[in-house]
Amino acid sequence: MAEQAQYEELIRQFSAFGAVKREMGRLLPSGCPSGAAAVLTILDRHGDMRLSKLAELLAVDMSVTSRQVAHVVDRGWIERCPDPVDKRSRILRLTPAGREQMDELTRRTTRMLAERLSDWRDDEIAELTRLMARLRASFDDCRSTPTTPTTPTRPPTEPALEQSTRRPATPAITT
Amino acid sequence: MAEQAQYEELIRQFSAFGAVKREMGRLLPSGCPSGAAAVLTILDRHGDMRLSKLAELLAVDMSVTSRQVAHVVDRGWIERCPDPVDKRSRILRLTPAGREQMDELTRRTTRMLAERLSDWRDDEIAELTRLMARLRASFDDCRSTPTTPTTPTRPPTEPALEQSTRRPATPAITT
DNA sequence: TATTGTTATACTCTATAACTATA
DNA sequence: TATAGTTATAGAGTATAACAATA
Repeated sequence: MAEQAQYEELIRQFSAFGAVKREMGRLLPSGCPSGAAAVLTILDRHGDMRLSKLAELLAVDMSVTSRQVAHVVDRGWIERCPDPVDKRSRILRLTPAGREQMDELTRRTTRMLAERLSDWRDDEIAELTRLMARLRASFDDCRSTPTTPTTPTRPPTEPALEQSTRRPATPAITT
Repeated sequence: MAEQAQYEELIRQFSAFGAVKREMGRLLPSGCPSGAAAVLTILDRHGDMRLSKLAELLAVDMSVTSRQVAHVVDRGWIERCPDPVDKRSRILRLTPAGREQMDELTRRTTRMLAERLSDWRDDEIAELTRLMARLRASFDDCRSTPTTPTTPTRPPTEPALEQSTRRPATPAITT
């Protein structure tokens, strides 16, 4: 159990992180705002899924996700396929153009990080990554939201926890 | 120098942090949106300053800060005092009511953190805090972006910018 | 009746540009 | 002329509520 002052200091860092987030947001390609980037990253990371699942992973209301998805569909980066088991919903899937866009996002963001964190050691970066993942998980666990199964067609390198009832700890890009 | 994959994973965690931020945002008192909270937090942390300095610390455009400050002034949480050495600018200062609001913010956020991070060890929280502070510093250092040719590159320990602003005790950028 | 998703409305955050007052 | 700040405008993120179609 930590001290009050320790929490206060951590909160200040949370607030300060907003500046980092804004810096990252400034290098997004035009036509691909942060919401679109987040959608692409989650689909790339976790595979095809329905809108409700995507909203859950983003931790935003479904109405928000609905409009963001519509935007990304307009750009041709994802497509909405019929859900064979539930005619109310559709399955969201990255298109080849969406993967290209995703690759461009990755190029830009990793280049910026490589520049900004050039004096960080590998293990420091790994530790920050680990702790932020755990942070997200700690916040995630307190939300109780039942979910329907999805079809993670492309579980990436990390040992993703790709079942349905609990949320994985790693979604999207920048913001 | 880190691997590409390591940067990619870190970026995913940055994005995932958006969910944490949104969760925290949901417990803000009504009438105190995140922008106002950020203004209060910085003034509480770094002491009185002028608008341009505040905008710099927030890493947003001065026009943004101007409106957020106006909002906070309307609520009576900060006041704008005349700057004795430059009639164009005013010095921003927390009012007693502002400190109370800041205390309420601290109460709410620390309570949430204590709840969510109940199974974290002290040293883990401290390490996350330290790494996030360093992250912010790493981004701060190279803020001479191509879009702002007029911006003088910030010297490591900011000098002559504060002669009119009654410099606070705390260094500007947390380290 | 409950759930999935969409749309309408409102509010906030953010940047750019035009403007003023002062330096 | 240059700088500090304000205001207008526009675009994006977000939540709530009302709604449609399906379960």
